Amino acid sequence: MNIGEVAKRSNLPPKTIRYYEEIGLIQPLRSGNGYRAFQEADLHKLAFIGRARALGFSIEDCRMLLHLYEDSNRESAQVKKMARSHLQQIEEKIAQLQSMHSTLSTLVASCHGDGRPDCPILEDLAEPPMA
Amino acid sequence: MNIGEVAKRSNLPPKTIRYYEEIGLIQPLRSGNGYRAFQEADLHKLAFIGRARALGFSIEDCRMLLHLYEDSNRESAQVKKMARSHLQQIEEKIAQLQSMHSTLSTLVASCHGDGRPDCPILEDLAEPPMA
DNA sequence: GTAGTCCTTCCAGTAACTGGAAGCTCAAGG
DNA sequence: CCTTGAGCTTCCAGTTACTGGAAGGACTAC
Repeated sequence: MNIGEVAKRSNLPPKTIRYYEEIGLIQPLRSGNGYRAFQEADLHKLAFIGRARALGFSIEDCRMLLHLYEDSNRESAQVKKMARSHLQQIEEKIAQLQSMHSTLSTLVASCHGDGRPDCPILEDLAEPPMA
Repeated sequence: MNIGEVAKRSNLPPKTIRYYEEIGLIQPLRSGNGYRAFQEADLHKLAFIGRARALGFSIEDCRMLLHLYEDSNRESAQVKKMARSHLQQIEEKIAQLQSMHSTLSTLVASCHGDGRPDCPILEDLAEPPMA
């Protein structure tokens, strides 16, 4: 398989796949013409990475998860620990975004948004009322 | 005011303040010794930026907001439009994170997390069941 | 043979800082 | 006057995970 086909099948851009090789996540063989020659196993790995990335795992987490996946002596506790820690980060991020959302939507609601210059949003940024 | 005091009062690290100068968000004067000599106005700007950043606005958004703030001919509609667009991005981000959270917490719940190698999390990453 | 597509590598840029090194300035103490 | 320590300066490099683009080789079809 050439990179184009792998890209289609894994739903990852060729650039990203080359990047993943560069950082050592995959090691595809090479054909005589210098093209990368992907095996099914490479595709499988890439799909794995793609799904882990879609769940928000960092590249280094993906590397670890891949190692664990390939290690038949792994303990599922290791995986679960990673997942839980990641889950917690997601929760923190959500909380932070929700807090921003709450403040900002209040401000947006209070701004008439017409041709006049006075604007509660800017006023709040300039000096927020002490809550 | 030297940078240290401004840092304390604005609650921004000195490094960040220097960076903001480098990208042209502020233009503090200099004392004879080469130290940055901040005015109250600089501090005010930095606090403004800090609050906008805390609401998740990008640096370029902050630059624009600062311009609008200083432009007495601004139309509040411009500000509101920026805020609304940013709000929408926040909503998208939250939705994405919640989707991740949902999938991941299901997986975490299904993993016994002990010393044995079998792990539904890895299995799902390897090949997710067609929903 | 040539047009067009696919592949290669390499370099640079993105966002918003952050860490660290080398070196100057300043205030206080002896 | 000298030293010590904190605070300031600049500059360079690194972070995350790609992405864009240039220059050029390979392959396919006509």
